[in-house]
Amino acid sequence: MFQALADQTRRDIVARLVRGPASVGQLAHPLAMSLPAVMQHLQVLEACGLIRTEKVGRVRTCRIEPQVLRTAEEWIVRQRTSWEQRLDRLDDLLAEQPPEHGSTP
Amino acid sequence: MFQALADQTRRDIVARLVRGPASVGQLAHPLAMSLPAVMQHLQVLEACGLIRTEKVGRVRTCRIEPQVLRTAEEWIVRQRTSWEQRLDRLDDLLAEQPPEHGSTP
DNA sequence: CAGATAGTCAAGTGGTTGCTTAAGTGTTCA
DNA sequence: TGAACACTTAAGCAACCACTTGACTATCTG
Repeated sequence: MFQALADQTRRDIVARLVRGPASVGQLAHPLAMSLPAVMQHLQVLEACGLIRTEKVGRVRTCRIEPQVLRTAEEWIVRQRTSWEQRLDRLDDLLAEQPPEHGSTP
Repeated sequence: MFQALADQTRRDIVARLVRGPASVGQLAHPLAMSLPAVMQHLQVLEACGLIRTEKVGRVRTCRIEPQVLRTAEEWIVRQRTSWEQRLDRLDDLLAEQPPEHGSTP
């Protein structure tokens, strides 16, 4: 999942799809690489559930699936907040216990 | 930066450091891999600013640097919210303009 | 000082990734 | 029907990644 977002091209695709669904060709057009390459990126994104694709006639339409974006977000928030909570606990400890020997002279 | 978080071992290290600073050895201990391997992960994490390390005597202490964690979080939030805003605008359009020909029968 | 400790450097390796080209497959339209 | 279109599949390749081992450098401890 972070693996999928690790690639700049894939992040560009996500950023594009956030503004609305698009076909494979539309996604490929600004991307300076061959169509099969784009397809492979789309497969990675779909495999981890970041996007959903559906083929109608000969055109495959891709749209974003924001729940998985939340999963990644939540992991980061969890790390950040537990770091902040640790700092809070440290503050409390330092406030309760006055310095005992010259650590803050 | 997402590249750095793409690796499970590196996420484990971040999750460990969030609970407080640790030495290279302490980080390596639960990790089923050689010390140099851990060092390489730490270099990746430090290169993208996710952690900061400092050597005192013969032990190097690593601590987390949560600002960069925020950067990643912000990118995700930006994508998610602009997707939600697009949905809102769509809702508005659909509410204003009554269906004209059989799209919602 | 000698030995143990904690980490570092360098080189190499096997597997994965991100691309490419070439040759299909199924759809649409004149 | 047949040519154009929008992908899709497969094979191959160069670069990168996560590791390893082995040798090395400081730093502490007895």
